[in-house]
Amino acid sequence: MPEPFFLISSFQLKTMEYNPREIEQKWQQYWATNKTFTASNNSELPKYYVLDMFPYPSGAGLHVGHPLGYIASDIIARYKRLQGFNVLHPMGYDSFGLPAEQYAIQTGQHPALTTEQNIARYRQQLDRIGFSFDWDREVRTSDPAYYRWTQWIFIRLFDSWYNRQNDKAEPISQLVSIFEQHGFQGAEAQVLTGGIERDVQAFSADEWKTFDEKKKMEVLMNFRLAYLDDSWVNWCPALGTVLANDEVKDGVSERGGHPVERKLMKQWSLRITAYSERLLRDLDTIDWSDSIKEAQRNWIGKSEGASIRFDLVGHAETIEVFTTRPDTIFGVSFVVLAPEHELVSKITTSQHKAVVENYITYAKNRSERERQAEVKNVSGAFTGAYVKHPFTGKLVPVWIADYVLAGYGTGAVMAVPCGDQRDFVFAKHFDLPIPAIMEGVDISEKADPTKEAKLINSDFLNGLTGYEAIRVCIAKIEASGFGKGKVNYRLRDAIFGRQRYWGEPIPVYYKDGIPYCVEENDLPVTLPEVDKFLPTETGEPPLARAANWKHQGKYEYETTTMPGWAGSSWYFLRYMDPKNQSAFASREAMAYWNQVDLYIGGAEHATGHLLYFRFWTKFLMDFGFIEFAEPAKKLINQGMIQGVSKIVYRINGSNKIVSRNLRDKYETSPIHVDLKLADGDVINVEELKKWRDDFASAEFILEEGQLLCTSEVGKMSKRWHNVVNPDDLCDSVGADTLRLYEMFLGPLEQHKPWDTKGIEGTSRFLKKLWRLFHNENGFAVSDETASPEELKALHKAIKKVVEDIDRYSFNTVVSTLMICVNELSDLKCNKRSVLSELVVLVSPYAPHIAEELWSKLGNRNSVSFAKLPEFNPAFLVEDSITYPIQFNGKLRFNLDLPSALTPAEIEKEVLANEQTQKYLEGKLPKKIIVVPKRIVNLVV
RNA sequence: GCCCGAGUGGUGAAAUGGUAGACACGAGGGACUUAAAAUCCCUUGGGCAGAAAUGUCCGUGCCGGUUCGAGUCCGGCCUCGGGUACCA
Repeated sequence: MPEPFFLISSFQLKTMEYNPREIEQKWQQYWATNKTFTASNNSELPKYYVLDMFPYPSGAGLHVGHPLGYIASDIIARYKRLQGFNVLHPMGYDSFGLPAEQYAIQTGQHPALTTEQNIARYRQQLDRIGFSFDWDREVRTSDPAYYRWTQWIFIRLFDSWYNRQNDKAEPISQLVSIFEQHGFQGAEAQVLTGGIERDVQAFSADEWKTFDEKKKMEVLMNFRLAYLDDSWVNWCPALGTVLANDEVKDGVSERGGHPVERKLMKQWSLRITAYSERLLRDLDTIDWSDSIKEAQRNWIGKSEGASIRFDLVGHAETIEVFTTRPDTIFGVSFVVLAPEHELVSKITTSQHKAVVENYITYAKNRSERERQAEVKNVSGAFTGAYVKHPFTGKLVPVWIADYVLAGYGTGAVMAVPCGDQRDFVFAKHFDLPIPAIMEGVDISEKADPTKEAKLINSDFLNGLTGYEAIRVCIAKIEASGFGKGKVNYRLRDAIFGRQRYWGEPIPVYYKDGIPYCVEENDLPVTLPEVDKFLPTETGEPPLARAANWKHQGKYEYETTTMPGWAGSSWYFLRYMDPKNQSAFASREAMAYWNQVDLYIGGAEHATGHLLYFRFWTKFLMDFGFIEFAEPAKKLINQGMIQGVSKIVYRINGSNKIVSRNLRDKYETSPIHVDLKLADGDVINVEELKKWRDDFASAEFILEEGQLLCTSEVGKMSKRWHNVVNPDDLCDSVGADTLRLYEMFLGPLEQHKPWDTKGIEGTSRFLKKLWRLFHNENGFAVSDETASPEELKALHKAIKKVVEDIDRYSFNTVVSTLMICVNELSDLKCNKRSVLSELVVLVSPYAPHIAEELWSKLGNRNSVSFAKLPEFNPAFLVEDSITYPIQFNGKLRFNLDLPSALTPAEIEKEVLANEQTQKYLEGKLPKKIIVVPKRIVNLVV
């Protein structure tokens, strides 16, 4: 029996229609099977390395905001391939971290298992968007084959010190041989520990030789780049772990928002402070956004000044202060120590002991958050002790106050109330003197921190401005021997230990209480099995639960694990040679791939990951493993895609939902409802009833027959019911459409709310593109010669697409392609020569449809390695140009003129024009500006 | 407080000192269709005049400046984001 006619006809219709689902599946399979995007480490081609910040695989999966940066980087990767580069474009997972562990604590499921599941889901979602990642190079930070090398780098850090003479890290063995030959000079050879200059006691070479191993190890610990020391840490009781400074926001933990307190704990730290100056200086060599660079500069916080010693009256010790204003030294009226300062207990007189101890207890028990919130409250206590002013010899009282921080400078300041507002407020509050040392400056109400005024009452500095006096004073201080010029950094050493399970074990064991690193051959130290992922009853980290977990069966392992940022500090190198068993990556691979050319990721990592990432790179360079000081030449921070949430209002104490504009008449509470229930501001009431059980029986108070909601722009999250899933969009409109739309939304760096409605535009664009190649009978392109109009439309697009991609203006490229397709459609162009080039031009953005059309055009190879069309200006040459004619900068009319005219001829033509005469109203123009090929402006 | 970034139609936005609002979404009108979907065409910053073609004025957060010409450059504010904050 013959098929009914309409069935056949509708089938035929189908084959000429653009069917993204079929096409996308086909080409994703093709790329996987043919390993199209495998990058070679042995290539004659120039290299290009484009990297995304790899994701933490969370249980929630991807929403449309996550792939934004990946799409942009994929476009660049594909574009660079078209330009003939050997492109490294890898992806992996930052798979250690807190959420998996919190989930494990709640459910008992091993974090390795949930992480595995989450990764599988991420991979599925990523694959559907058609990225050209080289998956053979995937890395996972939680994979022992990976973290073996993270541990290896830790050992290198442990085995290193920072040689200030050579300004680089060197093996600790070198320091040992210095000690063996010259001993250590002490005071003048200070070492950095946690941002505080601390003296290690001097010893001679002979003394060094008499030290036993324990003593030697203790001394060396002061110099190692990975070291164990008592440090003030951000302790988060709720999470049961310490946090790095960048993991604390507003006195609470960044993850979870739990309170954080200061606590002195023995901790592994990394001496990033040794690199402060280089981290600051090298910012000038990289093309990162100003805001990120500025954030890093502030975080490093360089300040120049002097450290000055004040002799204590009746004690052998001195108080060392750091100041950026040595010029104001004659304005000192008291000295303030941090409550934690080590001299406090020693110098406090018996008379003041009770008050001081009280104050210390008070200060200690204030949480970071309270302390920050109560900045305005002045508090402190007098110790009863005095120091001598180094120049005048006058007695200066010593106070303690928590406005002085233990962790910055020396934990002590010289207070100059006339020049520093904090000192001023303190002096007023405790009725301390406010000496005037600046000529003609009113200090009755507030301090004057500027350096313009001439100094008075300042002995040898009298008559100088602050600017001049700083240099003079430092010279005098140095000559007198009670201080020296000094640079201070706000940057602190990075606390490296976490009291958590799901992280890299720190490869350290303890013998006689002394920490030793595990031998390289014994790496990796893998995570042991534990019965629970909780701290022990005695408060030790989860790893302390592991039964019989001992090095060589004898020695206790370190039980803290590395922080989340450990694995991500060097992953860009592992991608270069991910399977290497004998090194973290081969020197050849690292020499070839070199720096990341383009790095794309979120701006929230400004002072965390991006700083550690630079730090480790410099460290590895110091040891000659790599030849570059910066990991990424260019960084782009993609903006956040915000979610739009929809809110309805329920009348309190009832089950009545009231429309937006009527809600003022009642007491209402807002309820976030699923984004899908709203069409603009109109809620689909029937769907709403089905969405939540209690709404089924709700009463609805409508306006003009509709229930209106309000909208809010914020984070996209399950909690607000506004998550848009890329999978759904791949199903409905296809990955190519999604890719185009994400780019079309606006500049990559900008934050923008997601609105799925606009996606129709890019979907129509692809259908239109498809139709250029097809007629009602199917695929139909012509081999005729292209017309000048067609070539012009194409080459206009080639020019702008290339220009715009080169300046990372991804959104305007989409517009350009749309314009080109619109123009070619109007011209009914189906010429092979034009369409072939158009397909290549479109392919970085919409790779699946491009592959399909490319193969239909008869090509055997993937469009991924086609040649980028070359712009030919000849096709854009015009016989005539439409000049806008302005009078005093205001546009009056347009005039077509031959493009060959000289400016003088243009001027003549314009003046001869009758419309010109009309607007001149008989007057003569004062001046005529002719910008060839652009504009004419007559000044009347 | 300090440091960065941003303010343009109903919406997302474009315009690298040279025609402000390209390209889209939405909206309105029309064509095709029995109808719908899809597709195509027209209108769409505001005011004023006009039946219309059209003309004209205003308009890029506000106030000034530089320039023949400013959304764009400079100075001073305002608002909104982001970062940071007793850092001596």
